[in-house]
Amino acid sequence: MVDDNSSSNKRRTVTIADVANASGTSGATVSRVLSGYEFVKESTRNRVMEAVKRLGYVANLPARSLAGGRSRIIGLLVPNLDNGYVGTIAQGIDQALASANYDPILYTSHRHPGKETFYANAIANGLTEGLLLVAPQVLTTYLDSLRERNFPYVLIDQTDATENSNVVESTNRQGAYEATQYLVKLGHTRIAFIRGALTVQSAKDRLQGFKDALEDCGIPVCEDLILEGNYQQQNGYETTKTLLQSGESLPTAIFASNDLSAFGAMDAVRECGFSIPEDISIIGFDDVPQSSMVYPKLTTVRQPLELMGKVAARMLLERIGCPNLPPQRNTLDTQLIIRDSCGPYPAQRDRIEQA
Amino acid sequence: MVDDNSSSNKRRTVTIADVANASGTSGATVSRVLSGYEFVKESTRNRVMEAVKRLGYVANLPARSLAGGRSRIIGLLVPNLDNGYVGTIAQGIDQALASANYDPILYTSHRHPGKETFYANAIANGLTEGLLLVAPQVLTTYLDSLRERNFPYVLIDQTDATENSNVVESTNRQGAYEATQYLVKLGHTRIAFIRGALTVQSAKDRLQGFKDALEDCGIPVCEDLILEGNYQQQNGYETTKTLLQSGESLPTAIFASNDLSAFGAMDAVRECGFSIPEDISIIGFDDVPQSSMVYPKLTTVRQPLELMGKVAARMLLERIGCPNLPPQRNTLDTQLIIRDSCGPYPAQRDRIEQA
DNA sequence: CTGAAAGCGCTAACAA
DNA sequence: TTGTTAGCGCTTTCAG
Repeated sequence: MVDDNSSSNKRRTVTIADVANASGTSGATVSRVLSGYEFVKESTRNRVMEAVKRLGYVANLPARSLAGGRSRIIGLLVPNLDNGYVGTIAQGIDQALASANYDPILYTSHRHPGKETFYANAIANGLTEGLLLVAPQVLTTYLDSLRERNFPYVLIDQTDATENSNVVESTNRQGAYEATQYLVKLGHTRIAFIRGALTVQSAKDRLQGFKDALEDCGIPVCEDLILEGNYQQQNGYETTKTLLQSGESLPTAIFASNDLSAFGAMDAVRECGFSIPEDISIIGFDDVPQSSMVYPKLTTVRQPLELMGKVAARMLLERIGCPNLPPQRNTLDTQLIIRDSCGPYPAQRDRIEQA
Repeated sequence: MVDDNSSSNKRRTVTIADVANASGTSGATVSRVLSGYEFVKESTRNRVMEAVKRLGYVANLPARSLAGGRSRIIGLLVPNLDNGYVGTIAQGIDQALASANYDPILYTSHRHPGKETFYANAIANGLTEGLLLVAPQVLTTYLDSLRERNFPYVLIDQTDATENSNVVESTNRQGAYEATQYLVKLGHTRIAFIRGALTVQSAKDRLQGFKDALEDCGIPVCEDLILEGNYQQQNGYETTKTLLQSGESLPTAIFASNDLSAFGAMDAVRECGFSIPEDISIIGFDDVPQSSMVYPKLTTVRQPLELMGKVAARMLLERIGCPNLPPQRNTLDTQLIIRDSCGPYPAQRDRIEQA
């Protein structure tokens, strides 16, 4: 019975009461010190801090939450994790959260087909203080519940039609406009456009930018060249393949409304025996990390993904601090990044061959 | 005073007591039903379930945790988020967790330089039921605390020297061995090796595999061709550049011990005016998603990243269920993925030119 | 099979 | 400035 180091598994974790004892104060005071309450005698504060350190006290999160304190956890709803898009945004979020000492809990939307689960996890369960929604696809119902409860949330790269949400986005229409203009300046007039699902605001805006630019350049919009898409690589591949094999008069450039589908398009173009950009130019949207790694390096419209994450997180934290701030929309600038996937039309080599 | 829909912000969330009332039972019984306790009368169970559904009851997580229930949250410690490596593993983890109805809370290790913070977040705070450590760099101290408390955790793609941890890894030595052998078969004898930090077990194992293969092929190991690295792209770039510019007799192939540094090496090789694989072959390790997207597509040793995540999560869940299972090591197979970044030496075109 | 009651560890009035 | 006292919502003995 002298030593018991073999069997005692669960050495009780040190609680606020232990600290109170060790420092000759009460739990309430310890709590005050810990939460930075102002009116605590200097000497008391010191004694408490010393005990905290000596005992290695760490607050119990569930207890704190339950009692009405901050959990310092925010929910992060993402569609998936295996592409650079989400990762880059998440990186920005994490940075902003880190400096405020918050941690994100991850909810992947692919597993929340019914609203209940997500709704449950995110709000009713009382764990998170706020929600960051990365490019959420299913909106209305969730958002209504959130707003109804005055639960802080911000949308990233997606807009709520009601204009009542906090959102961080980028100049989608403008970005698409410039990209299209760039293509036109290169001499292209037959430009295919792979759009995203029209339930997604950014997809609509990009399409609009494309059409506007064409119109402003005096090029008629050809509906046959506007391809149904869903922002997925596979879709970009298939839709492009179909187009190129259709035998109709081919486009000389393809504007994929996100990089992922642009990658798919690149594969298809090459499989059909064309080269990029000599035969067909390709331009994307997002500038995910892979864009500068594919061959040829993808010319694309850059969204400041990491920054968007950072801004969104800050915005959320701000709302958590002041629950009554009015909804705010933060639109960051896109930027055309010219790399190697677009060339002039007619292509240089044609001119040379013709000469 | 008739309607109050304008000012009542925090409509109380429905609790277990509400369900108890609505179903004419007690909180205890509701709790039993919810936790799947066997000995509850069928009719009672039905009444409770009905009330739960009707009221939209959702358990309060903090309360449940505090009272000693499961939080269904596991901590996921990752080095960062902005590369495919972590994303792919996380995707696997998320899948396995999802089917067990768990959610991951994300801890990024870059912000936990001191052990305290992480230790605090992960264990003492009472939120998580277990921990998944993706390629953790700092080990000993943490792991000791974890083990001491019998806190469930599993290491992914990193090994604990004490052999007392649960780990999921892959056949690093063997993979590197095969890759090297492949290079040798292609005719290469001057092979540079960019290694990872030797504090990382996988880095040591890969280096060992490289050396073993060379030896077995009767090729002397040239220490000058073993380059210090750290698994980062930037490092792969710099170290390769230095090597190529050193003017010494150049390698005909480079084995980067992870894909990220291989990408860096590719950049450097091209910047120095060589082409891949004609002048210099490059092989990587991991097979992150980008590997098949770069140009030329990277030949590499595939680690089943997603599977590793899945297996690790399952392993953890198992330990959470049975806290006394002995430490287990799960070593998954690597596989050589031959793509376009390696060629024969001397290169074909040389032979043709010579002919 | 079910209810009553006692906390889990913390925060937030309310006194002192 | 500090201590006392209630809970937060749930799980879990302990009695029926």
